[in-house]
Amino acid sequence: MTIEYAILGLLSCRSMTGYEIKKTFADSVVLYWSDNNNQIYTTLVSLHKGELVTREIQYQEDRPARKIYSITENGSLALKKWVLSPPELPQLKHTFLVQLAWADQLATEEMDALLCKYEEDTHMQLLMCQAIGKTEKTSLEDRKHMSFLHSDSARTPREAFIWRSIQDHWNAFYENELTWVQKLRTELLNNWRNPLQ
Amino acid sequence: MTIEYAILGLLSCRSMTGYEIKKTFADSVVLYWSDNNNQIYTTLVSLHKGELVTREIQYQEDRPARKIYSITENGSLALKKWVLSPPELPQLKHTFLVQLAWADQLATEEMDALLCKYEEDTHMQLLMCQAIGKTEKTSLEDRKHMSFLHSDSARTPREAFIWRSIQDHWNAFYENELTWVQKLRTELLNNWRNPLQ
DNA sequence: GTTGCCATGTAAGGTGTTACATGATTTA
DNA sequence: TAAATCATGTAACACCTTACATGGCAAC
Repeated sequence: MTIEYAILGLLSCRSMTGYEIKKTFADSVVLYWSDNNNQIYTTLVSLHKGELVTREIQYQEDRPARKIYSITENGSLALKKWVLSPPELPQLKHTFLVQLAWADQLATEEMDALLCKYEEDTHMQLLMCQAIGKTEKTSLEDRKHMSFLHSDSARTPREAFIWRSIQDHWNAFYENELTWVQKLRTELLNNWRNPLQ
Repeated sequence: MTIEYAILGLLSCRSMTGYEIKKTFADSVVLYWSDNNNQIYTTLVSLHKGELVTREIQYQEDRPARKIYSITENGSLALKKWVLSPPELPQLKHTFLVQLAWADQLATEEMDALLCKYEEDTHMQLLMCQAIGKTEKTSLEDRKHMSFLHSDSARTPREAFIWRSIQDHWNAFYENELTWVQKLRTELLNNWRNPLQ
């Protein structure tokens, strides 16, 4: 369970409610899990049971109570232990490549239409990624949620450096996708423009 | 369910037993699912129920019977329909990046040890990937299983081109990881060699 | 007046992994 | 003697996603 540690990490920066954590995940390209990830609520309950976090309930008028979670000493230790555990290789689930693998039954024009759509989507994603990286020195108000893992809000210069590197990684990943698909498209159209050759 | 279509795709090349499909997945970097993926047996049953594949049972002495699956016309149509469906963006589950995000509590030397391990693992993966790409013109006997999605065994020159592109993509992906981690290591050691600066 | 924000959660389903079970034959 | 290969499968678990439910307030 990785999301467990992602949450612990966020809480190691500051205390947050479940809703805030959810927002942070949803807004973050880096820590992205799912648009509507309610798994975090159950995870918070189990973290609380395991005494890795404490919770303070803040009652409000006309709104549901906010439950503010904070990391405990046990939680910090568990996080540190996990951070030191041997790294896993990244898992890339690239459905589109599998689709492409069986695409020879299509006309070159049909294939290119798919590739074109993929290029657009990837380009959008890259722009979003770059936009987040460039938000330095903008009004702090504008980025309440995405302040996390943004190098401006890092606690030490070394942490800022790490977070920038992670940001770079995601940029490089999408740039890589983009150049790959662009090269593929030009080669495909150059060599197989007429269907069935 | 993607594995459904990955299986249909394999069967569109030639009839295979569950065991052969499993082997192909395990040996393939491109279609990799899991070392011990028994999900395929249940998937084959459901494909059979849906009449997308037929099965022929071949009894043997001293061994369990082989069940040879073949794609049906319905299966081919379903595959083609899926191939034409709008592409999904790749999903990268990069646990190590999350780990790194909270690694500022470590000494620079500890961080570098993690990065070094990651670099080695990535390098190994890249070498494996490149080895598969370079097996052209080797004896066909040596690569019974991995013959799939290898450009030599493609059915048309355009398919060979597609499969080569997919191979290129995976090479580029791991190369990208490698250069990223190498750059990160040198910068880290240059700027933060002494713990806590 | 409908969308979006705040704020929590439950329940069901989808998908993938791991462990286990069987059992003969070949290879190191 | 231990392991790997052939060949199938079940069961349990882990993890993630989707849909649903609540309900008032603010903004467009």
